[in-house]
Amino acid sequence: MPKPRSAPRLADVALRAGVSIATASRALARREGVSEAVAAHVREVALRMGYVANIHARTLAGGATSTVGLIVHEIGDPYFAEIASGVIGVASQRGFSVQICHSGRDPAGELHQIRTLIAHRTDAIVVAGSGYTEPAMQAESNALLTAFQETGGRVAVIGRHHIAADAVRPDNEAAGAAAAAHLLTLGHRRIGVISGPPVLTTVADRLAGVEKALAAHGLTLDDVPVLPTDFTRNGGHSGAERLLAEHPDLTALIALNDLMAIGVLSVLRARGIAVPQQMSVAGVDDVAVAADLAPSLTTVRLPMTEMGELALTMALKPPSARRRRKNTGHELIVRDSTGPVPPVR
Amino acid sequence: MPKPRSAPRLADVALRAGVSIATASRALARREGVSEAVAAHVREVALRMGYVANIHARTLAGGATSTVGLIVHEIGDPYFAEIASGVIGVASQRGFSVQICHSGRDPAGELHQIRTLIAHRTDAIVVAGSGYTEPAMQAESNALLTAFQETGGRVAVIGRHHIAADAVRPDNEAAGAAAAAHLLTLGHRRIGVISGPPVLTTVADRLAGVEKALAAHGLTLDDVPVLPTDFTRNGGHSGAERLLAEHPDLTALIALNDLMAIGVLSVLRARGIAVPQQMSVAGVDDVAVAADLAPSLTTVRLPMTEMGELALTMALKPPSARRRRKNTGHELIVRDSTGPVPPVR
DNA sequence: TCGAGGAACGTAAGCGCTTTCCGAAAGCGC
DNA sequence: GCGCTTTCGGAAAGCGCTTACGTTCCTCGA
Repeated sequence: MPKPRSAPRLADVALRAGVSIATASRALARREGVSEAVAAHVREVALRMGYVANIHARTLAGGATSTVGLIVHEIGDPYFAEIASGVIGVASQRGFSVQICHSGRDPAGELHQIRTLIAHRTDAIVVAGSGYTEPAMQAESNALLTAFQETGGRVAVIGRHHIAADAVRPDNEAAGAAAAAHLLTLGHRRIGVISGPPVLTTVADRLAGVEKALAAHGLTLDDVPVLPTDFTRNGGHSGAERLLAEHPDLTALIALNDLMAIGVLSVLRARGIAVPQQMSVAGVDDVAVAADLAPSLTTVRLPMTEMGELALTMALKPPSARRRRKNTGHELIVRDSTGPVPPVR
Repeated sequence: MPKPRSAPRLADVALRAGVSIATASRALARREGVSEAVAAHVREVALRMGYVANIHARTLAGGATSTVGLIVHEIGDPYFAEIASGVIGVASQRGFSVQICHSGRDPAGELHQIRTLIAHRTDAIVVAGSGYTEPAMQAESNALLTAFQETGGRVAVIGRHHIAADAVRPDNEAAGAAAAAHLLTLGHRRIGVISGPPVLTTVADRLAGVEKALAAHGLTLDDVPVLPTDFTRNGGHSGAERLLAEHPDLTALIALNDLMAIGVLSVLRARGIAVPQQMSVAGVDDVAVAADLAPSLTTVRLPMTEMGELALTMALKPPSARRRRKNTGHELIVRDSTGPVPPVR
C-alpha cells in the first residue's frame, strides 16, 4: 500500500521545482513577479505531482474561498432544483463551488444554515427560500446576514425577505393575479384557491395577486374558498379533496404553485372529473413537467433557472451603496387544464 | 455605518471571557480540561458575541471540515434532485454541509469537480452521476479519488464506476429487465427502446437488463429498435419521434429513464396515439411525478432518496478493509401507461 | 507537614497558504 | 567600468484555530 502521505503541499512543489514557496505561489496564481519560463516549469511540476491547493490554507491566508452558499427549502422540490441549477451554472462558470443547505421551510432551520455558511466564510450567500410575513421570524437571519455583509460577505435573496440585501423578486403578486385573471376571464366565478402556509411571503404575495384580480371583477377573497395547506404536491392533493367536498359547486381551482396543482390534478383524475370540461386548474411556476402533464397545466411561468443565475450574478458583483432589486418577469402559459365554465347541469 | 471589523475571533472571545484561547477552544469544543463553570461562561460570551468559528482555520489546524461533496450530472434532473435530497438530509442531521457540483455528464467535468472537492478537503465525496463504460474515461478520476482516500478522505459512488470505493449499486440491470419483462408478459414483441448515451454504465446496465428479458422470450436486442439519444426529457421526445417514424409497427416503448418516458408520452399525446390502448410506455426510476402523469407511468422504482442517504452513510462510516457494496432494491410499479397488445388493425 | 499526583488553565508550535518587504542579479546609459 | 533602475526570487510574517506540552495550584495520603 502506498505510503499514507498527505497530499502534496505547495512547499513540496516548490522544492521539486527548485524555487521558493513564494515563487511557486505566484506561478500557480498566475500573478506577475515570476518569469514565464519559471512559472511554466512550476506549473508543470505541480500538475505532475497532482498538486491541488488547500482551500482552507488559502482562505486563511487572505484568499477568497471561491465558495458560495445556497439556502433552499428543499432541493427535491423542482422549483428549488431549477433555481439551484441556475446558481450552480453561474458558479461553475465563474470558478465557484456551491454549498447547498435545506432550511426545511423553518426559520430556525434557515438561521442554522446561515450560521453554517458564515462559518464557512463563503464569499456569498444566496437565500432562495421564501421569506416570512412575520418580520420577527427573520430578525435573527437579518442580523446575521447584515453582519456578514459588513465583513465583506455578499448576500442575495430570491423573494421578499426582511433581509437587507440585493434581491431577485419573483413576480409573485402579478403571477397570482395573472392566473386568477385568466380564470375570471374565462368566466369562472366559483374559484377555489389552494394556498400554502400564509406565513410565507411567496404565498401571501400570490394570494394578494389573486385578490387583486378578483377585485377587478367585483369579488373579494371572502367570496371564494381559500384553503391553506402544505406548499407541496400532497398539500395540493389533500387541499383539493377538502375543497371539493366542502364546495361541490366550484368550477375552477387555483393552486399557488405547480406542485400543488399536480396534486390537485391527481385528485380530479381519480374522481373522474374532466379537466378542463368540468373543472379548470391553474398553477404558478411552470416547472419543467407542467407542459407534460395531461392535461398540460395552465400556469404562470417564473424563470426559475434564470432567477438562480441572476441572484448569484448580483451577489458576485461588487456591492453597491444601495440594495439592488431585480424583478423577474412572469408569463401566463395557457395550456389545456383551463377552459370555459361548464354549462350548468 | 458600523465599523467594518471582521468577525469576532476565538481570541476576541477568550479575551472577553478572561481566559486563554486554548481554554476557550476547549470550552467551545466541549472537550475536557476545563471546569464546567468556566466552560459555560465562555460559551455564553461566545454566544453573545455571535462568535462562529472559522472553518478554514479549524480545518487547517487539524479539525474536520464537516463538509461533504456531492457530484451529480445535473441537479435540475429529478433523479439527482432526489438523491441530493437524501444526501443533504443525512448530512444535515450529522452536522455536515454539502457542496454540490455538476459534472454535466462529462468525464472532464467530473474530473474537474473532483479536483475542486479535494482542494476543499471535504471529509467525504459522493459521486452520484453514472459511471462510464469506458474505463479510461474514469482513470484519472479514479487516481485522484484513490489518492484522496489514502490521505484519509472517504468516498462513495452511486452506480457502477471504475472507481475504487464503497458503492451503492442501483439495480439497473434488474430494473431494465423488469420493465421489459412486464411489457413482454403483456404480449408485446414489437418494442422500441429509447436509450441514453451508451457510454454511461447506467444506460448499458439497463439495456443489458432489457436484453436479458428479451432473451427469456427468445429475442435479442437486434430484434428490436434501440435508439440512443440524450438521457433527458428532450432526448425521449426526439427519440420517440424518430422511432415512431421509422418503426410504425411498434406497440410498446421502453424509455431507459422516466424523464425520457415523459418526453415519449408527450409525443404520443401530441399525435393522438392512445396510451396504453395503442401504445404502451414504460420508464425506469419512478421519479415523483411519474404517478401524476396521465396516464400515470408504469416504471421501475429505484429508491433515489434512500440511495443518497445510504451513500453518505457509507461514506461517513469508518473505512473498511474491503470495499463495501450495497445493492438497492427495485420494484416494478405498474400504472396506466402499459396494457395488452392492441388488436391488429 | 510535605511531596506526589492531578485538575485547570496557559504557552506556543504549527496547519499550508498569500503577500509584503528585501536582497541579488541583470540590464542600461554615461 | 560605475551606479542606476528593473526584474526575479527568497525570507518571513501572519491568517485563526487545535493541541502537545508546561505551569500553577490544589488535594490528599502517609
